[in-house]
Amino acid sequence: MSISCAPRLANIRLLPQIVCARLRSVTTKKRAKGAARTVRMGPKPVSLKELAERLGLSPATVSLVINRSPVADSIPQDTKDRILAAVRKYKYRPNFFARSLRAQRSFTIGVIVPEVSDGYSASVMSGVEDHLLQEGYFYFVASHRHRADLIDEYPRLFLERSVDGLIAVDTPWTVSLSVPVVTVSGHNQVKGVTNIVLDHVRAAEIALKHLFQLGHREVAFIKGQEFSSDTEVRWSNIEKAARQLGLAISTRLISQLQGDSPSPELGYEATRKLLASRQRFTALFAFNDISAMGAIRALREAKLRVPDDVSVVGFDDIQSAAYQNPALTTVRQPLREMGRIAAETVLRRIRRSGPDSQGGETMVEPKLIIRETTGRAPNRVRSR
Amino acid sequence: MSISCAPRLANIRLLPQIVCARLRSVTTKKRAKGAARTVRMGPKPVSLKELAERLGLSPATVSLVINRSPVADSIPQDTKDRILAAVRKYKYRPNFFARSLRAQRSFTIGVIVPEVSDGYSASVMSGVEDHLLQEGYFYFVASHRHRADLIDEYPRLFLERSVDGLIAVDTPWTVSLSVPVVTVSGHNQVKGVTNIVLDHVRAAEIALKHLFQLGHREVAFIKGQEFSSDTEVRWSNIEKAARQLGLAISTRLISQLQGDSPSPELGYEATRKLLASRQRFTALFAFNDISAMGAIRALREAKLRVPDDVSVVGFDDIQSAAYQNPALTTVRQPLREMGRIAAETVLRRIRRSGPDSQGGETMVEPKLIIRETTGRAPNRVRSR
DNA sequence: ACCATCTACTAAATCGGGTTAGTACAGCGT
DNA sequence: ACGCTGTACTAACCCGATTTAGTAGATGGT
Repeated sequence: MSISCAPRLANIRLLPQIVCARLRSVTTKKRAKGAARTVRMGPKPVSLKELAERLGLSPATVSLVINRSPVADSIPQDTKDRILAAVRKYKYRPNFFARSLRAQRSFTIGVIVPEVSDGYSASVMSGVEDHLLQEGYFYFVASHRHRADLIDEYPRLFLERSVDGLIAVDTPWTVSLSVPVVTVSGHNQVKGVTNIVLDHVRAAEIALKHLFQLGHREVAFIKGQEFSSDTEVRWSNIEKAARQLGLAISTRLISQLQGDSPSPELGYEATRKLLASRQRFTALFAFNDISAMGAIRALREAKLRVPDDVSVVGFDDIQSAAYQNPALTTVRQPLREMGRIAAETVLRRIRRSGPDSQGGETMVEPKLIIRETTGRAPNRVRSR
Repeated sequence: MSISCAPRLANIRLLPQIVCARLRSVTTKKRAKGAARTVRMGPKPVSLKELAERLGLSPATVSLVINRSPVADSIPQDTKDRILAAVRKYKYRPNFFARSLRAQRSFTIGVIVPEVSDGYSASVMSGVEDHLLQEGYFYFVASHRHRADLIDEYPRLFLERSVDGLIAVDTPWTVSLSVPVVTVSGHNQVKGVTNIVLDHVRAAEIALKHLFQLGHREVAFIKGQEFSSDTEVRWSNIEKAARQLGLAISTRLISQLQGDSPSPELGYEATRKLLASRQRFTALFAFNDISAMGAIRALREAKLRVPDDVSVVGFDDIQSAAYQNPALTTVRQPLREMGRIAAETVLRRIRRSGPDSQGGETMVEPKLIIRETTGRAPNRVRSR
């Protein structure tokens, strides 16, 4: 039991002859348009016992050889070859549950996100998936939609399924579990939890500096909802960066997203409030890209041109940010990379699993993506 | 073995006292900002054997009672209560692998999509997840990114993990498997595969009719890539609908998406080609919303206003379609609903698993969402 | 001739739960 | 006193793979 299972699985994964099992009788027709290649599944997955029987050996021997156990060193190459040949011939694939049951490992990670169909989560998942599948892991996904009960229950359900680790994306995380947990944009210090976070100091800095250098002195802000794990850090760093630049923040120019919809509607509403305050502003720093889109719509309706009258900066750089008209200037979080790092981190922690569960934090750098929604501040003369 | 496992799992899922297992020692502090609730995991999941031992009963008895087996009818209520009480007390949860190993069921579905982070797939997944989790199933996701080898391999990997069924989203599907397969927007007739598809006849009809009624007679088209499972049906139905309306389609006004990027870039390029043909058109029907976005950008660059000079209709109604400026008129596919139907269908087929593997097709209705990118055709006088 | 050492395997236990075919005993009728 | 019917359980096997502790038999050294 001292040898971890991973290398073995890896071995098997790397042996193409073992990997490509199960498909039988591949009748490739000329592949007429829309006509199916007829591929049928063999009705019988061979078990280790059956395989051994056909070979006139015991299951133990076969298992030892297949898994390249050091105990099998004494077995002559001849026999090994016979076994390997049979494996290929009968397309033997070890039963996953039996194996997991024995090894107490599932090679599965649980991923919990606010909502799969949200661009932010989806981008992170994309990175997570990249790395996990490559390493022979699969993952479960569950969307909690900000329901506290689900945020509680899903990790439990995951554990019940014996996931080897857990990744929580943009989800407030407060519990220590018996398996490694990695959060993406989680900001709580919890034992056994590693947080992958953006360098928010820098993020606030580059965004505000950009606006400042364009001459903006009256900047409005949209804060995130209370439940978003990023709201607090982003805001406190904006305040800090503003102070350093000598940029005054008017309390009347601070709005906040209300509600749980993943649509720009919220940003639209928040911006309407800003406009209703009748206090002039020449730039708007939104909580994220989605709300920035809503903001732009509200501004347009108020007959304000973007960026001529008001510059808008988003946050995240989700895919559709670039597709906007005008294309959105935004602070890019390398979401996909963060997902990848999260995946790497869980796997690393799973592998050298031990009491090294200190948790910790990994920081990634933001990047200002200047597109078309920011421009020079308009002349002070013009009034609204 | 005659009784399926599902009701039992359902039972367990419905018993809150059993569901909320594993979390121990919940020390809820006043929940100071950012301070973690200290929740620790119990180090010891109790096994059936241990539980039985504590009760002075055999594992068999306990198992029978917990699973409400008819064999347990003869066991006095008294004993049953004792067992159930112990289950709660020790927070017993059956080991998932052991159970799956025995039952040959995993309560897991494999979902294969072109790319998780793509809005189309994500919306479908959202619906899939809704239903699956509700029914006590989990799902694996894998993105093939249009690589033929992965489209081949992932289903295999899924089967290796003993998924009970498989959902393929916007993925050409040609094989029969030993488990139920449901596709979303798959158009091949394959034995054992159920396709959930949009009523494409109607979709083409409502879109073209809309344009026709607005006075458009010169309509350009962007076809999808070869690899997309929808390209063919959409196009053939457009041709049909055009014929019925008496709308001539100029071959010079047909462009096609090239390449595999999930960005509007492709639509942009396709539209540039359209423009380069120098043939006038007053409306453009894009293959999907993403390409419509790129198209709008290209049109703008060519100094054409949308919708004043050229109307644009997208397809899918992905989330960001509504957020565009101007908001995109598009043919809505009820993607989330399609996902949900797909999930319902796999589960139904899993449950009455038998040789009813006829496959078949379920159709859902499209809906024209008229927003801001379509308007009356400009006067013929104006020339370009 | 005898023990030590290798070689080439295998029996049996284990992971944790589900299931079938019984068993042991009580009570009842005759 | 004998069988019969229930009641209240349990032994033992099963799922499929992994792993430990061995066991036969051959070879070698002295």
